[in-house]
Amino acid sequence: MKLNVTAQDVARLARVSQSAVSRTFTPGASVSEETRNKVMLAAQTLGYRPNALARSLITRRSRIIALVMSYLENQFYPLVIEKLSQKLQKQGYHVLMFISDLDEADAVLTEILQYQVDGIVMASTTLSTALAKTCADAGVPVVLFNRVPDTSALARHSTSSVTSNNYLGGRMVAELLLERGYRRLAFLAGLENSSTNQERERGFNDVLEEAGLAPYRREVGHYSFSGAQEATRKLFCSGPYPDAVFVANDHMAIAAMDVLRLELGLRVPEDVGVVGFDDVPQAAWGSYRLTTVVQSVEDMVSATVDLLHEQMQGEVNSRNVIVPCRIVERDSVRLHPSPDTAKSHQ
Amino acid sequence: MKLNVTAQDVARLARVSQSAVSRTFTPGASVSEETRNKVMLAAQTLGYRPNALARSLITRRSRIIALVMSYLENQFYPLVIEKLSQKLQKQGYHVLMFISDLDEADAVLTEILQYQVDGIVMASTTLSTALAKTCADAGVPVVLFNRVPDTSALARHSTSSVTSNNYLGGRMVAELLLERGYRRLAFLAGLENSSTNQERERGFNDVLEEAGLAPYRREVGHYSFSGAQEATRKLFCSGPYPDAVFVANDHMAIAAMDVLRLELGLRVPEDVGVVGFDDVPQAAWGSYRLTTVVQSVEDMVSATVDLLHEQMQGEVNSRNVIVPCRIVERDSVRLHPSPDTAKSHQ
DNA sequence: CTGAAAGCGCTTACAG
DNA sequence: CTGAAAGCGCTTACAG
Repeated sequence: MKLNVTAQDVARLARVSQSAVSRTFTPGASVSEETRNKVMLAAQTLGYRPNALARSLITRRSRIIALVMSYLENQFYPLVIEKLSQKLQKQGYHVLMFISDLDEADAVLTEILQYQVDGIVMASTTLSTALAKTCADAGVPVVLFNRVPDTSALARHSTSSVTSNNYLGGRMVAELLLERGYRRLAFLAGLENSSTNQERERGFNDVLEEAGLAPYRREVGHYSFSGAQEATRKLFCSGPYPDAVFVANDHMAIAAMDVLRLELGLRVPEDVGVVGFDDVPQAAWGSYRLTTVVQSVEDMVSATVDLLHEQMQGEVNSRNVIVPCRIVERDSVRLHPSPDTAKSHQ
Repeated sequence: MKLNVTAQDVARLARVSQSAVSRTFTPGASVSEETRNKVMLAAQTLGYRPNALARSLITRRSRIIALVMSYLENQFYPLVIEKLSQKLQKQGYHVLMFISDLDEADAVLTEILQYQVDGIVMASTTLSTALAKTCADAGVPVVLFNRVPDTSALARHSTSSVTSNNYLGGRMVAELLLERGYRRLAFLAGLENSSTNQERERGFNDVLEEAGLAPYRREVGHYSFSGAQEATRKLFCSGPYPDAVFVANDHMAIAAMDVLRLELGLRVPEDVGVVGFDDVPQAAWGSYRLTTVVQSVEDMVSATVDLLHEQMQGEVNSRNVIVPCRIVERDSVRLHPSPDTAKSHQ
C-alpha cells in the first residue's frame, strides 16, 4: 500500500480535478452526487485521508487546543483531561498535552505557539498569568481553568477564566463546621499564591469573623500529599488541638485524615472534623467518606469550551465564569453538635 | 503587534533571503554568524516563531505522538500521561490525547492518521489489535502500552509492545500468599480478554497448580471500582471464605479492601490477605497499605519511547519488551503463617 | 457544479 | 555561506 496518498492521487484515479476531491471532503462544499461518488470510491480504494496539517496551514485553524498542566497527582486533573478531551473530540478538536513546571514555562509557551493551536487551557496553578498574557497577545484565546487571572489589569482584559465559587465554598465549610459545634477551626492551605486557595480561605475566614471567631491555626501543604501530612502534624503538634480542619483540597484532606487517625490516633469526625474541596473520586471511598465541596468537572469543562468558542469567534471581551458549588456530606463531619465527645478523647 | 509573523517578514526586516531565516531556525544548517545575528534580531523585534505546521508539512515529521486511552479512573494511567508527556517533550515531541471508548475507535483512528502523527501509543485495553494493525499498515509506528498484541500473526509483525512481566508477577503473588500460609486463594479478574489480566492469572494459577492447589474462587471486576466491589461481595457471599485474594490491579484491590473491612467486617491481613498489581500512589496510602506488584511507570515509559524511536527510524522488526516487576510488601498480607487466626474470625 | 491557479509558511536541493 | 525556486498537500476565490 502506498504510504502517502494525496488528493492528487485520488483525483487521477477518479478522473476529476484535485479541487473536486478537496470539495467532497469539505462539509458544505458544492459537489454533484456523481462526482462525490466517484471520489469516494477512489478514496476508498487508495485509503485516502485528508492531511490535517496541510488543511490547517491554509485554513489557519489547527483544531488543536493546548492543555497545560503541572502535575496529575491530584486526581481532579485527570478528570479534567478526560472530560475536556472527550468534549473537544466530539466537536472535532483535539488536545495537545503540555506538562510543565514553572521553570520550563517559557519553552513550553514557545512550543505551544509554534503548533498554531486554536486555543489554550491553562490548568496549572504554577504558571504565571504573564504567560497567559503573552499568548493572548499572540492572538491565541486562553482560558484559565480553576484559577483566576491575577490583579494585573493588563492580564484581565485578555484572558478568560472558569472557577467554581471558591469564596462561597469556603463560607459554606465554615458555616457547616460552626453549625455542628466545632469551634477551634484550622485551615490547611494549598499554595499561598494560588487564587483558588486564597478565595477558599477568604470565604472561610469571613464567616469565622462574622461569628466573632478567628482561624485557630493555619499551615501550608502546597497541594501535595507529603506537604499535607507535614502540615497536619504541625497543626496538631500541641494541645489544645483544633477540633476541625478545612483542607484546601481533597487530595490533601485525605493525607490529613490518614495522619489524624493512623499517626495521632484521633477519630474523625468525633475528635476532629475534616472538610475538603473538589470531590475527587477518592473522597467517596469507604475508608475516607470525606465531606467536601463539590466542584463539577462537567460544568467547569462545559464553561471552558464555551469560553474557548467565544474567543475563537473573535469575542473581544474576556469573561470570568464562576460555576456554583455545593457541599456533599459524608462522614468526616459529625451530624450534631457534641463538643464533649470531642474533648473527652484528646 | 502583527499576528502572523512569517519568515518572509523577518527576511525583509533583516535584509536577507527567506532561506536564511529558515536556516537560522534549523539546527545544524549553515549560516554565518553575521547573518544569524541579523535574523535573530529581526525575529526578536517581530516576535517571530516558526510555524510548526508548515515545517511538518514539508519535513513529513509532525513531532506529534498520539496517546490513546480509554479511561483515567485508574490512577496508573494519569501517571503514564505525565511521564510520557514529559519525556517526549524533552525530545521535542508532543502528545496528542485521544480518549476513546471501543465504539468510537474507528473515528479516533481516522483522526489520528489525519494529524500525520509520527507514532501512536495505545494504552487502552479496549481497543482491538486490528486497529493497531491499520495504523502500522499506514506506516505509522504503534506501540502497545501495558498490553500485548493478540495472537493474530498479522498483527504481531507490525506492532511493538511494552508490558511488565505480568506472568512472573502473578507467580510471585501466589508464591508469597502460599508462603504466608494462605490456602483458599481467590482471583479477582479485570477484563477477561485483556492480555494483562490473562498473564497475571496464568502465573498465579500455575504456581497454585504446582503446589497441588487450584484457585479457590474467581470473579470478574472489569477493572472498575464498582465492578470490583460487586465481585468482592460475590467472592465472599458464602463460607468458607477465601483467605486471600489476588486482585488484577490496585484500583480494584482498594475497592475490594473497603468492601472486606467496611461491609463484611473482615480484617486485612488477618482474616484475608489482599494483593494488587501496579503500585499506584493510593496503594501506599495509610488506610490501605496494600502489598502489590510494582510496575515501574518510568521503565515502561522509557521502553515505549525507545521503541517509538526504533520504529520511526525505520526498524522493520517489532519487539515486545518485558519490563521486570517486583513485589512491594506493605500490610495487606500477613508476615507469618498463622492460619488459626484467620479461621477464628469468620 | 467544476477545473486551473494561487497561495498557506515552511525546507531543501541547486547553483553560485 | 547565500539566494531563487520548487514543492509539501491542501482550500478557495475566480471564471466558466
